[in-house]
Amino acid sequence: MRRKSRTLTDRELDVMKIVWKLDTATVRQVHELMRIREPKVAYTTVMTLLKILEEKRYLERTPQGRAYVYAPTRPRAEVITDMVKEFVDRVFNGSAQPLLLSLVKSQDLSEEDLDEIAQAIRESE
Amino acid sequence: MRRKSRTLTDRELDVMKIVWKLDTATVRQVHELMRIREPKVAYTTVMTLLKILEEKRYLERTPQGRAYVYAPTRPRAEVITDMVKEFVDRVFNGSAQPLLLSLVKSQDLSEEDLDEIAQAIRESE
DNA sequence: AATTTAGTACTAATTTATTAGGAGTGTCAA
DNA sequence: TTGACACTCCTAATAAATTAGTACTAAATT
Repeated sequence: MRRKSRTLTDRELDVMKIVWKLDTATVRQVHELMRIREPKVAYTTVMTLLKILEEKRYLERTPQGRAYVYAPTRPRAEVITDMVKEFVDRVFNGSAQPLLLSLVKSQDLSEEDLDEIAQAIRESE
Repeated sequence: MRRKSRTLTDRELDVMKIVWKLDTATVRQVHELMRIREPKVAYTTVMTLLKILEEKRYLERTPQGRAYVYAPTRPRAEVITDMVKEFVDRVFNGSAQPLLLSLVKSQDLSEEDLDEIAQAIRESE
């Protein structure tokens, strides 16, 4: 059997990105923003995703007026850090260093970007 | 409907790691190495995975003796680079810089690792 | 030669992920 | 007040991912 994903699936991440941006959001708000990129997505699909995210404890909801308002339970940066960690574990067997080297070498980074990273390194040491 | 993953799934990656390590491999060889970590995995499961990887053109096979020998069609580094790129696209909307910063800050890197990255940055500039 | 061993092809069951429909309820404006 | 609308809950269909069984064949061993 397949084990359930502990982190966010592709689709769940799409939704979370929108909620993080809005801070708190109703189904309608998420649906409307999502329709900008995917005009065909159904309202109930978004609803289902929000419900799953609530079950997974990424969101919590409170009744407000006639709708529920969903809010993230954890800050974006923290969840993303977890996702990076899982990716590093899975693909690089836990060592981040090869990934870093690969990124510095293969991705096109501006001089400012590189400076900023160099700065972060100095601060870590 | 769900769209088929263009890159490697978790399980496929497990298999590819073994084949890359062995250079070329039979079903049996992969099965045996895989059983070290997961004693319960069935021979036919490994077989199915290798077949899928052949269909996805990550492996090609040639008859050798009474078995098939599977070989990677693309070098490990190249495939991993694609996976990193896809991850960056998906999670960071395509910009590698936030990922790099997050890695430098959150993962425990040794001083040597950081030096090496700083060196790579100097070479890029 | 007969039996055990190892391999392949075909098939399939289960779980997760993704998407959405339908029934029912309450609200608000014309 | 009644129809349009928005929302919730429950249900379900489809596809992909994961795992493995069955049947058959060929080779090797006794």
